[in-house]
Amino acid sequence: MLSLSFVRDNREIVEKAIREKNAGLDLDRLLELDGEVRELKTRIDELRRQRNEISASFKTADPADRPALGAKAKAFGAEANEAEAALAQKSGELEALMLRVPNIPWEGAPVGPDESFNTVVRTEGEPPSFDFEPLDHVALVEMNDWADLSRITRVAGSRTYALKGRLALLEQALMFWAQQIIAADGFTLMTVPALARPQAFVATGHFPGHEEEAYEMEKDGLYLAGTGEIALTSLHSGEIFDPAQLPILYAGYSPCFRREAGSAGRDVRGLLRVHQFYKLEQYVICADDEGESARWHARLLANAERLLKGLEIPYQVVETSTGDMGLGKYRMNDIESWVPSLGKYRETHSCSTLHDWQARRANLRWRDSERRVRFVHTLNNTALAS
RNA sequence: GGACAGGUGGCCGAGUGGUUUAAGGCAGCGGUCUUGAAAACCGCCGUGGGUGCAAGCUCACCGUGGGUUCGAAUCCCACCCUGUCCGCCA
Repeated sequence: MLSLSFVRDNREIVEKAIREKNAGLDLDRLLELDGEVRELKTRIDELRRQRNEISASFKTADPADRPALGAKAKAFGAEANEAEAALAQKSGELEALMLRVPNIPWEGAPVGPDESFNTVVRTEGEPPSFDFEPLDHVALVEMNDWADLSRITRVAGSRTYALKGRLALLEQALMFWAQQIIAADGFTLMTVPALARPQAFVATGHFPGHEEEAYEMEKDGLYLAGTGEIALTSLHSGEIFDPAQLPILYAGYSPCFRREAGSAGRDVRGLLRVHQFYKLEQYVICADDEGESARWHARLLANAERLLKGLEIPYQVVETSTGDMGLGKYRMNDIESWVPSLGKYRETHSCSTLHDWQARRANLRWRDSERRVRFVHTLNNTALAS
């Protein structure tokens, strides 16, 4: 979310962001509502002031005058409540639009509506060449009995899997290895729930807009998160940090659940696009300084690259286009890892700087050296996903 | 699932209908004193919105959302969360 006053005062910039991010948002309507809401607020304030004034004089008033005073105050109150109902409706509408206002993207991001406009920043490692046709992971897994990919779908449906034996151990080993490396870099390891209230999804920017991608726990009103970012973003909601508390570095480990609605037919076999997996997520809360969050962005990216180099997996770093990066993001660098059987790179990491866009939604603030309250910056990047 | 007790500012804690944004204490900030520090003393110490060039004026906020009332932290209802006990349990 951007600040309303910023939207009001920087119409052209916001319009450009809406265009470049393909957000399809009626900014005229938003600004019109803003005007109406402010007008209503001013009126309500004035009515309440008058009511409060009468109430304050009530006790000292001549008892004979009290019924008349009460009636008068009540009339002001009733009028205020009437306006309040109109305000609730208008500001609800305004809020809904505000939640869809995109962040202003980094000026270095390639401009374009989709991933075909992404650019490769650099390539690391040499894709291996073989004098045979490399098997894909499904073939390898079946050949070695490293997973049950078929029986388990009768239990849990498509895009589910059960790892077996050495592959199950390998998953644990890789995750523990990554946790140790990221923790040694100063990140606090935290195991976080996948379950979260809808508000937590609003805070990250996943809602409104991507409800179809999350599993909903109908009885409890909870959703299953597709990333630890959901829990970590709302963990400190409402807090005002002291400068000494920042930056906050978390390594969140959690199961991740994704419905993969709209992915029909893609990667249906195997372990690539599954409904449940595990992920270690790097997460940063820092002061709202562009230079500082840029440095953390680089650090999160470097950490992910360190892990891939440790695994000797060739990869490329991609600068994500405005249309592909998502509404809330200022900058996003995907890392795509080499898949020998496909002969191409596939996305395995996504490093994002959100500036204060999520912080405003989650109400994450800090007090600067001049005691001014400001929103923080948030960033996240995959460390390792199973 | 049942029963009870609670949720007040960074923290502790008072407040059960009327200048209460909220006593008191702790922590923090500024100052006096001191060679320096401590102690003591004095002062300052919430967030958001509207309006205004500004000083300011004003509205809202005591878990959340409704309600009663001229007036709600205080009374009523629902929900959320915490604690304790019972029941159930992979």
